[in-house]
Amino acid sequence: MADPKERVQSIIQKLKGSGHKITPQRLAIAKILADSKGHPSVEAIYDQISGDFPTMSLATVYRNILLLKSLGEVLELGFPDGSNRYDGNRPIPHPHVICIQCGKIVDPDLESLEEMKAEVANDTRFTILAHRLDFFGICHQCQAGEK
Amino acid sequence: MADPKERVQSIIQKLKGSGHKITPQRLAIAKILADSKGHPSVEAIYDQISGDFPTMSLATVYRNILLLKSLGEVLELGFPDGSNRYDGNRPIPHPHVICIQCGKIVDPDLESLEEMKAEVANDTRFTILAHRLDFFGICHQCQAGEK
DNA sequence: TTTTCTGCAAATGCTTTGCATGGGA
DNA sequence: TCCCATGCAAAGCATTTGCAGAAAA
Repeated sequence: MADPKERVQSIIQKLKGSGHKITPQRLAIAKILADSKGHPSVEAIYDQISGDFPTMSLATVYRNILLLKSLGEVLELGFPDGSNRYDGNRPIPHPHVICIQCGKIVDPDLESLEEMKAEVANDTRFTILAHRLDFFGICHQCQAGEK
Repeated sequence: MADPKERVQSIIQKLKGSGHKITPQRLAIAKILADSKGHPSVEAIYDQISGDFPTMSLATVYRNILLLKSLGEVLELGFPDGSNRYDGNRPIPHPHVICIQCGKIVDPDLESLEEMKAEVANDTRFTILAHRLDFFGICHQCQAGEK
């Protein structure tokens, strides 16, 4: 996991470099994403910031996530039921393990994905540009007790 | 790829066995899904059937897909932008290769996924129940010409 | 001072749902 | 005949957009 502080700096650089202003709301969003504790949802980000910025709008969260995505500083984990989650700590595609009970999302260590990509490219004659790999299951805590 | 005719039969059996009626609309949807040419979207299914059933409703397509999903006869490939696709030919989770230009979806041959699943389970202490693996890229036709 | 950003509310677009009618078995 | 299924329209929801005022730089 990358150092959250460094990630925030990197994001700020990208923003400035592309002619964007650093507003307090934007910075707050960037900080949460750089940390990406548990891969937050839009709601989670919004709720967390609402304490400091009572007038904060959901639209602002959406707009900034969109911006950071376009700058390649945030990875979107989109789900069809609208429960999207975000990772600004490791913005490059990587596998995720998702607890279908408590919603926790964990990054596993996996090596063999690159060779798999090569195999697929060779097999299908596609030029592979990106990928998405999710495992769904029950985490250890949820198996143990109701918590 | 499974034989579409056998798949239709299998789906019909599941429907009857669970006390559901075989209506013309339902049968038409089942046939298209059993074939799953290019992994159709709801719209694609709807459009294809509209010719034979001018009064066909989108709601009916949605309701039947929901039903077939609950019976385990259809695999849903959900995308956050609402461009969901369906596979009633191979309803068990398997990798997909998606052309981001023309939308084509192909099933590659991949073996190493099972061991990867075991690795993840061991690594994270999750009980893995399902997975989703998509590769995104440009297909051979789209690379060649505009088509 | 200029240009971008924010907040609010209205608009979107896919999917689901309520209800009355219609059609399998 | 008895229910389940369909069609239509309205409702839901996450996300996007238009606009006017606020605030970076």
